[in-house]
Amino acid sequence: MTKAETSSTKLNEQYHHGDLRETLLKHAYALVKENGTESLSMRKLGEIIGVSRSALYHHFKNKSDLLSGIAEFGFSAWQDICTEILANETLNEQQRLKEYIHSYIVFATNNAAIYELMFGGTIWKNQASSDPLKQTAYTNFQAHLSLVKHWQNVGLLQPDVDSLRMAQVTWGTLHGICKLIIDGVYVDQKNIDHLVDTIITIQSVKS
Amino acid sequence: MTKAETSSTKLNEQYHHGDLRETLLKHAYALVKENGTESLSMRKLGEIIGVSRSALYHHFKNKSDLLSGIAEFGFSAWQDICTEILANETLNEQQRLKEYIHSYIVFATNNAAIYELMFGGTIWKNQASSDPLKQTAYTNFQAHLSLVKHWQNVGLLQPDVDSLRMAQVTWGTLHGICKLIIDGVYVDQKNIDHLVDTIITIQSVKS
DNA sequence: CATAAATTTTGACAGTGTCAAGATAGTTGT
DNA sequence: ACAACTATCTTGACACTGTCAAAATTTATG
Repeated sequence: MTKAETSSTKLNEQYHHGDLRETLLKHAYALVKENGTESLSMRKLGEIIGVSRSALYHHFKNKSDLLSGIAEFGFSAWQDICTEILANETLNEQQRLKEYIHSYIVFATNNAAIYELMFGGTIWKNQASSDPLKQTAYTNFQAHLSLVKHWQNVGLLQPDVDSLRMAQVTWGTLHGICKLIIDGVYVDQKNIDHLVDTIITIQSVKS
Repeated sequence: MTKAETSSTKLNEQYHHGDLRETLLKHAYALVKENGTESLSMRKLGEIIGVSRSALYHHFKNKSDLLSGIAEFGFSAWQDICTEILANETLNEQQRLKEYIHSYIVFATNNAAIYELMFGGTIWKNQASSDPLKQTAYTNFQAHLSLVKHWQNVGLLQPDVDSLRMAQVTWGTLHGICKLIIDGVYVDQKNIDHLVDTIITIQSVKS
């Protein structure tokens, strides 16, 4: 993001912007990441880019639609991290499990506002964000489910538990801890390493 | 301060309402519970009760302050459920653990908007809601921690895990699953019973 | 080149939270 | 009982917000 963004910060004097949709998404993503979803307003976003307030509505049905776009960005960012972990041949299965959990929490807490968008009611309750986002998210969950099955097979996670339920509970654990950290409830970000160890101790097969 | 109150909860035509603060809280709580936090507006709330928009600001510093009040209501409601479970002598420890988990999820999903207020960033990030609410919440967490310790002692939960971390992870699990259900992500409310069993299977001591 | 389509702008509407200044009621001191 | 004071409530106003309709402008298409 330290690129020649200064050029896009400048107002574009042309009537037709060219790739307004992409520009909007990029700026909106950055703004949300830095200042939170609350601080994002359609009007201000248009102003920053140098375009009228209601020009946005030709590229996004409404604000919720824009937020969905941001969330999709977030999903693909997480997916990239995920595939990198899985492709890392220097890790054994135990290390990979630990890395997975650790990376999830770090990603969520370092991109708090984006993460809130990805899994918050703002988008999921609104059926406006129906098809593409939910599809992406579902694929994401399927990947998690596959991993759970795999770790059950290799003996890291308890095999005598229905994989779907186990996937829901393990995801829920990660999700809950992340939300508690993000919202500042009970849990401090400093203890991530301890928390990762505790999660693994609790959920792993005892030997 | 305690005036002769009109017995009717109907709109009071007097200039001085009498117990406006309490009335506001009650109505606000009901409105949030039924229609969600989003739908609550200071102006509309005043209108419903039959009082001017800015009369509210003599009883609540701002909207966030009002929401904090609602959240506190929620905490005490949960605490009531909690003490009832603990006082129930007909349950053995295993049943009590199961009942605790089950009640938590049911409470959260049946009072989704209130629950979101209790543990959402809306209140916790805003230092405006500093003292009384966070105190209540902290007491709540201490109670959970005590329970965890107890169940570790009686052999239901793994004793070889630091109690504080275990409390954070178990609470995180409950919190995360509730949030996923509430926001409609991956998890369906119909499977609560299965989920409770799965949670217990995963987190309990294997025999 | 004319006509259609895509894109952007201005104007407007109905909301929102919040505050300052004034109005009204209840309380207290003498 | 009367004045002074305080708590409470109302009206007016400000600066925001999301969103739409109608008009203006540029690009694409026949």
